[in-house]
Amino acid sequence: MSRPTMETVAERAGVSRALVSLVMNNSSKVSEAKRQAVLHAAEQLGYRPNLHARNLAQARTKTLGMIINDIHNPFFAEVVYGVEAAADDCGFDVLILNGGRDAERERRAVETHLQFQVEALILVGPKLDDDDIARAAAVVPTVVVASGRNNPWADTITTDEERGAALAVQHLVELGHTDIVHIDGAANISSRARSRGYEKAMRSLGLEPRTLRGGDDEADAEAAIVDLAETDSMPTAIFAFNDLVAAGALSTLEAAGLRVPDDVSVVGYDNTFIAELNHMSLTTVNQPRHQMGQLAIRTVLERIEDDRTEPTRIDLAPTLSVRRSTAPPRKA
Amino acid sequence: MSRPTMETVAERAGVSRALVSLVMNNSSKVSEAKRQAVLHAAEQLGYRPNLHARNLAQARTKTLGMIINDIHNPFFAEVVYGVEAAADDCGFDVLILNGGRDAERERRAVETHLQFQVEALILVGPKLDDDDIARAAAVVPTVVVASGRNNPWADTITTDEERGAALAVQHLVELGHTDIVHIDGAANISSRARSRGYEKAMRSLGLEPRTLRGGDDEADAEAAIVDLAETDSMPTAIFAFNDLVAAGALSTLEAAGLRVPDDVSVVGYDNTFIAELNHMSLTTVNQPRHQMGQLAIRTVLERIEDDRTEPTRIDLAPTLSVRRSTAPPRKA
DNA sequence: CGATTGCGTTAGAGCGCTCTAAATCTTACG
DNA sequence: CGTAAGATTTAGAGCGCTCTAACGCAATCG
Repeated sequence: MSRPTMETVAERAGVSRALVSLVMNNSSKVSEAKRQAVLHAAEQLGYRPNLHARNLAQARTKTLGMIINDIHNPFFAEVVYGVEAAADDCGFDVLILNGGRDAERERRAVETHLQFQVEALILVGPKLDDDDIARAAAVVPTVVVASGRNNPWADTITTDEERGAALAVQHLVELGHTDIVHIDGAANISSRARSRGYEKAMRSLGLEPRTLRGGDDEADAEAAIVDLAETDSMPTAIFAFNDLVAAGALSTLEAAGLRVPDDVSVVGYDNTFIAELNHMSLTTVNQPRHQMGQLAIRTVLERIEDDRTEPTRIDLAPTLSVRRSTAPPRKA
Repeated sequence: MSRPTMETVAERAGVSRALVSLVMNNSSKVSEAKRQAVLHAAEQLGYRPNLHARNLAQARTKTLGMIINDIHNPFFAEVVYGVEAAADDCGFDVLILNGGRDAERERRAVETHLQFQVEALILVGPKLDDDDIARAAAVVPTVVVASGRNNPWADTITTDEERGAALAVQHLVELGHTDIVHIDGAANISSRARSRGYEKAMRSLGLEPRTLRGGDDEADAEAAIVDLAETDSMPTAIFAFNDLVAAGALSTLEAAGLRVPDDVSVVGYDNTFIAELNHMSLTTVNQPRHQMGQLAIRTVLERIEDDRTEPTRIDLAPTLSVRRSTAPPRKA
């Protein structure tokens, strides 16, 4: 029942184990006759190389470990696709572990990856703190994607979230809005930068910022909106921490009898596919997720193959996807 | 630079390599003194066991391989959580590979997993054909989750999709609808069962089924709805292949000046989080995804540990999540 | 007090593969 | 025909770990 090994194949093909190894790694210095014999024997036996044995012998694994914040969140999927496309191109396998929005789980995932001797770690939106990341980065090249951190030990791929927020404000102001409220992301890691960007942009345009506490979830928007309605201080536009909060805003506004975008304009952040849904059609800030994934691979590869040692910081420019949730304010 | 091995730890702690091994597997027959010495040495050196070496020596990996159809699709995320929760409980690692909606990629993913010597394969909504699955199942216990297949070699965890469709029809009929159209999933794997369920349920209630070609995407709904509008044969209710198609229906109906649920009721399938969004609030058929994930683990475990050999078929009951996209038909 | 038991410890083989160095076989040339 | 050069092939060590069998030692017992 036990699986065939190189030894088995070698016997069957009437050659040495070493020759089988050469064939498996398609070395050029094998005669065509033997190569065929080996391939044929392997085929017949259903031989499959044992990666553990290979990795052990080679002392390298050609494997990268990726940990994503939350497999639920469609924002990360696109990053994964970018990573996979780039990794395929250079013959690396990518093992994915799910962080599940939980720092402790992520810590275990890092441990698992390290025990698997991955050659680099790609952390997508990690919950880990700087110490955890530094510890990992001390063992293996580590790149952090889409997380505001500025850890000196790891490489980072981010977008300029302050600028993203500014884009949103600018768009609304160009439409004619002056009364723009921001619902923030509470303790969420990117919240600070986005709020700061919003506030700076408002002030630089001579407008007064108003920031309300939100969260990262649809429900989190509700309280904020209800508050605005009750205090009779409804603005003409709302800039939400992310698309889900924006979606929450949409429903709550509707429930309060307000129309979007006629009465209130709404802008989200992340350009997840819910923003794209026709029924939502949310104007939102877009991050080049696919590209971020590709850059993550390129970055760790520079460490692995060209042994770069100084950290890389890549900060990409966000863009605005304008849809139907924004319009000029109603003339008063 | 190279990482410390057991040998290194053993020297440092003044014991044999074997003893270190015992400590690492926290065997009970090690004196407290030595255990401390070893742990201390390991700590100091930053020792981390090499899984490849261990797997090779043990001839087992305590690792499961999971392949998900598409990491984009939030439907699968919940299954993943179920799998992970159950796997954690019994000390298995789960390696995730992304199929990317592409049979060829999935085939490569299977190969990668097998080379990693995973002890079982969990295929979530696979694109692979029966032969591929049979080939994999011949090598390692394999369970297929959420895919209509009936492969005699693999275990399967499904929900009764005919019944799910019937639930939708029944709900609409109870509300008073008689003119109910189905927009199907075209070539999609589950499409057949859902359509069949719809048609059977309609007929058994004395109603005439009308099925239109759809797809698995928002855009795919549009053509069907436009067609209904143009031929002036708009029904009072629509049962869509999945939530995305339902979302597409929502937008297109709205664009045509029809209100949901006042003019037309809409039912989706899958209960993804977009159905939950307040702004969508889609009545939809729910599959117990988390439970499906857990059962997948239980099933393969029976093969691994209790070496069961006859295939298991688990077919769960779907339920209906009623929200605000359905209502009694307008009185004519 | 010698034999027995049992606990804690260790030597050493072996898991399946790669890789270096050396062996073998061809071919070609003086 | 001998031999050097080149092309193939192979022996064998070693990757880091586990596991079996055996060992040393102290406590126990008749």
